[in-house]
Amino acid sequence: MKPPNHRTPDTPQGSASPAPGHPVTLKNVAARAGVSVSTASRALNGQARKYRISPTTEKAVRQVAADLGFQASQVARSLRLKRSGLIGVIVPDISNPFFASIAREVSLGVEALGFSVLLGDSREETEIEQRLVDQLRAKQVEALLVCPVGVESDHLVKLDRSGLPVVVADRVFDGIELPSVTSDNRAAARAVAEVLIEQGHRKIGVLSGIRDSLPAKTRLQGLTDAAEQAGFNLDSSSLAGNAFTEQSGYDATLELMDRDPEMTAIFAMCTPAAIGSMRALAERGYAIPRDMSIVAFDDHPFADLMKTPLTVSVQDIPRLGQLATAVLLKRLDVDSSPQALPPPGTSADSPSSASLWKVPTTLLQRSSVAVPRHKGDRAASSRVQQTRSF
Amino acid sequence: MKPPNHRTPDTPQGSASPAPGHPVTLKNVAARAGVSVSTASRALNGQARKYRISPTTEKAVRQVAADLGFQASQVARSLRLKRSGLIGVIVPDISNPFFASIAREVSLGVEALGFSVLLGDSREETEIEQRLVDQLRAKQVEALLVCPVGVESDHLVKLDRSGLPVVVADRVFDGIELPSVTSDNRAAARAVAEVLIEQGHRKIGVLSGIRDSLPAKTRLQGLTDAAEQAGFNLDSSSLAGNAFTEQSGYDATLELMDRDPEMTAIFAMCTPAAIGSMRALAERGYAIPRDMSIVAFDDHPFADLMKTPLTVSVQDIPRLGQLATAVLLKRLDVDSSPQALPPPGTSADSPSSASLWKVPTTLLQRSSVAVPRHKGDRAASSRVQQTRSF
DNA sequence: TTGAAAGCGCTAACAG
DNA sequence: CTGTTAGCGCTTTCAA
Repeated sequence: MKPPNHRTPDTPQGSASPAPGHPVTLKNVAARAGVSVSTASRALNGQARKYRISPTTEKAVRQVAADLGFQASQVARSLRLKRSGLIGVIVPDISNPFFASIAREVSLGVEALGFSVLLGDSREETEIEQRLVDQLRAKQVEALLVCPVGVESDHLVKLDRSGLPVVVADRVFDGIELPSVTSDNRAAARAVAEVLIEQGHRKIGVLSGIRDSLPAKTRLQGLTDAAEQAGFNLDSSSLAGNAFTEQSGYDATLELMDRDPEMTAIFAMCTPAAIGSMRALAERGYAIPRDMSIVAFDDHPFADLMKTPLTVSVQDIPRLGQLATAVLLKRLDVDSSPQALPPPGTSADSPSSASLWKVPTTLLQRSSVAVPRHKGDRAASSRVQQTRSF
Repeated sequence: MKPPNHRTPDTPQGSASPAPGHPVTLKNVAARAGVSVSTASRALNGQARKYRISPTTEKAVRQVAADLGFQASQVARSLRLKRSGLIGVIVPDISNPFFASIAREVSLGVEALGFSVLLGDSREETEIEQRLVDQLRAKQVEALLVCPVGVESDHLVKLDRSGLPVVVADRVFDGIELPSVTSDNRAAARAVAEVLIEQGHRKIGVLSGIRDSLPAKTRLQGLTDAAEQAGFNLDSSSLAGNAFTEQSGYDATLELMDRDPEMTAIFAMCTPAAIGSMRALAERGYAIPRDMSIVAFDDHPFADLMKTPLTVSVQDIPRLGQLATAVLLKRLDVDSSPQALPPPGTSADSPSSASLWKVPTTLLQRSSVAVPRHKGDRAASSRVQQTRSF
């Protein structure tokens, strides 16, 4: 019943498919090539020279291997070599482009070296994170990159001490000895806070991410720095929210507006929170930046096409991921080609531990900031799309 | 030099960390518990009943295992059981939220069953996809979910035939026997095209994704359907672009505007292309929807906060991912608890192969469509935020 | 220049 | 109720 002119597509690669459920093993190859498994192994592992295997034999073995579509079982290999070629990556939410990008960089960075990435999604829960760590450990990952939920680090430290290299990114911890990479959140926060302050804002509401997480604390610190430098203090009641989510931003905004009707600006610790905030403001009939100014962190591809393009501090996510990968590989004693790993503590001013890498961020000024409302000045946002790096 | 009041944090979980580089093995546990490895193995694998192991022994073994922080090596286990507990997921770009969400669903769906996800990012290149497939195969994945680059399926089919279950999602292939899950692109395209047509648009430019990919072909088909039903034909010159990217959308838009100045609407096959298009239009001083209407596929969290909220057909991504996971698990003979796997071919009208699952999409009408420009009517977009499912 | 054999850590007959 | 034994597929001494 096949069409008359049907030509069997004779696999040009010459690699035949093994019989289902009967994977071709090194033994098969050896047998078919008429050599021992040891010789076959050596021939295929580029050890021909080392063991002075005759070129003829080597070729023969390689040929047979190709014909049979042989692929050495990495699990058998792992067992023998005690190297799994697996790297674990655990993030709070892989559908968040921030974490996805980090995972991507790791994947791209290690793939060429024969490693593969085992992915874990902790759903922002420390307990799940914990479980995933165990699961991946059992799978014999050789190293772990984790973007922790951010509140608890004991299990990670212990793991690292037990001999499994762990590096953390983004939600790093205070004064911990785990190698960490993060954005320079303090400088970033200070810079973005300054654009608010320069316009005259003093009553600034803060939409906080997870309170106990270092990024949240550090960003708050940066804001405080800026305020102090401008000669005023932040009202402690101007802080609300406790998650890096849209919902949190929405709720916190409403809460803050009720707490202090004088508030003229919002400092959102992440884009989702800023979005939630904008919804809340819209519901209350506030226009941005006329009635309320707002700044945030991070960007997304269409940010400039929004109704109110946000002024933000954007993290260099790929850099973050690449750096984390480099640190990881260095701990595995694999030399990462991209470029030499820079020394930790790129940013000078803070008491950076011996293993904290900080990557600079970029300030993107758009049009979500104007002078405080009581002046009613509509045309206040002067500098648009001006970029400054620091 | 340590602080005077430093108390050693005595690990309350009671699970000691193994000596670095000297992982605790089943043998250790057995020895310490005074039993043989087999007994230890059985006790720890819940086979106590089956082998009638005395509760005392079982408890003892479990206790020792806990004390030592024992974790069975999955690689040894895999070798013996011939089951790796690994599922491969290959996507064109994990930093794209669409694919990230799919990966997420797979990860969440299989994690509870003890499986882990091995991630591969093909960077939209078939060659890399190919290489990743090999790499993951060597790592003994038990099944593969791939969102293919979309142009070539031979290697996947061959792989599946060779006994490794493969399921493809999104960029499925025509008339192929691999289990596939995708959105009902034809119906989706028809619906979104109809909102254009109902407003009177006839000169519709198409921003195509990868031409050879089935989603692109199918969406074009849906548009053609709608046009035919309305009694006109699409000009073949109104198609441009060949990638699911912003750049492609930008270039294609410029190209189309030059080719046909009469064009009044744009049909973008993905959000990035639509965004690129909007940039191009902005550069040429076109206002949306006054001077040009536009519809697209897929949504993103802030879509409604854009300058011009797009009318789109949105895919049910989590559903897509869950369905794919269910299909995967079924092929592994694991019963996926969530819900029974529905029969394939959800959508009735097309000659669906025995293993194609189609999931319905939702039409989201926002304000990027108005009547064609020559009437100059500014207030034409009537129905906003109206939702229709089909 | 090549083979034989041991063993990575675990499970599953097959005995007791 | 428990132990002995034989591998899973591979790498690597050690011997020829």
